[in-house]
Amino acid sequence: MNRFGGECCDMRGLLGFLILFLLSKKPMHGQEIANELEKRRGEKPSPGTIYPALKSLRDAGFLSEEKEGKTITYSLTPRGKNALEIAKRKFTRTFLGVFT
Amino acid sequence: MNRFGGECCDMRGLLGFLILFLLSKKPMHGQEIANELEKRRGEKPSPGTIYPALKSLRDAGFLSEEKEGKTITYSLTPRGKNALEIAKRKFTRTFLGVFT
DNA sequence: TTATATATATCGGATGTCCAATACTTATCT
DNA sequence: AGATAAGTATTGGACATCCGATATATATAA
Repeated sequence: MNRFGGECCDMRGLLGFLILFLLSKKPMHGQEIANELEKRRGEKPSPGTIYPALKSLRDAGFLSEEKEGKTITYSLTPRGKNALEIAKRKFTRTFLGVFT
Repeated sequence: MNRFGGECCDMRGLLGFLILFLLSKKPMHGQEIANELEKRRGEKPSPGTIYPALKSLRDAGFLSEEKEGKTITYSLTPRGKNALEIAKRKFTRTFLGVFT
């Protein structure tokens, strides 16, 4: 079974981009992000997906954390906002015309 | 250097989707597709990227070929058009709001 | 015919994404 | 305190994507 087996095209590689985008609209903690991603993609990312992704984004200086009890709320840093804008431009140019 | 090193987020995984989309607008051969992708993404996919991708899409029944001299012009089959529509819907839902 | 250019094709492997399983932490019960 | 639940975290590895190098086919020029 090749890579276009059933349907076509996973959204692999854009998880970080989506997380930045979601956080730009509203600070959230990990589970909220996972739930929102489930609404959008149809599948809920596993803990082994979401938390390493958040860690990478934080290590890159794109996210700040605020711990409150057992939850950690993530927000975009200025660097994160900037990275999102750059990625958005690239994304828009790449997929120009895909939306009707 | 982690995966969000310089900028953020490659477009990995969406190559097949982009190819289907491009071919839905106009039948093209391999090099034309590669050039169009270069315009959009900024980087031209190498032969080792584009031709295996075309082969996979053809093997999945999404593309038909017409050979003319040294060039092969690809078009979408009905199955390819259908797959593109499905992928488009998923894509739109997933990235809802990214285009302001 | 030989040389050169363009298009297509394939193979091996580096790289990165993502998941399953598991464990740790904190809060809320009873 | 013990049990349960929810959020967070880590590790190991499967898997796919994509590229570099290389090879093959076709066309054109000298």
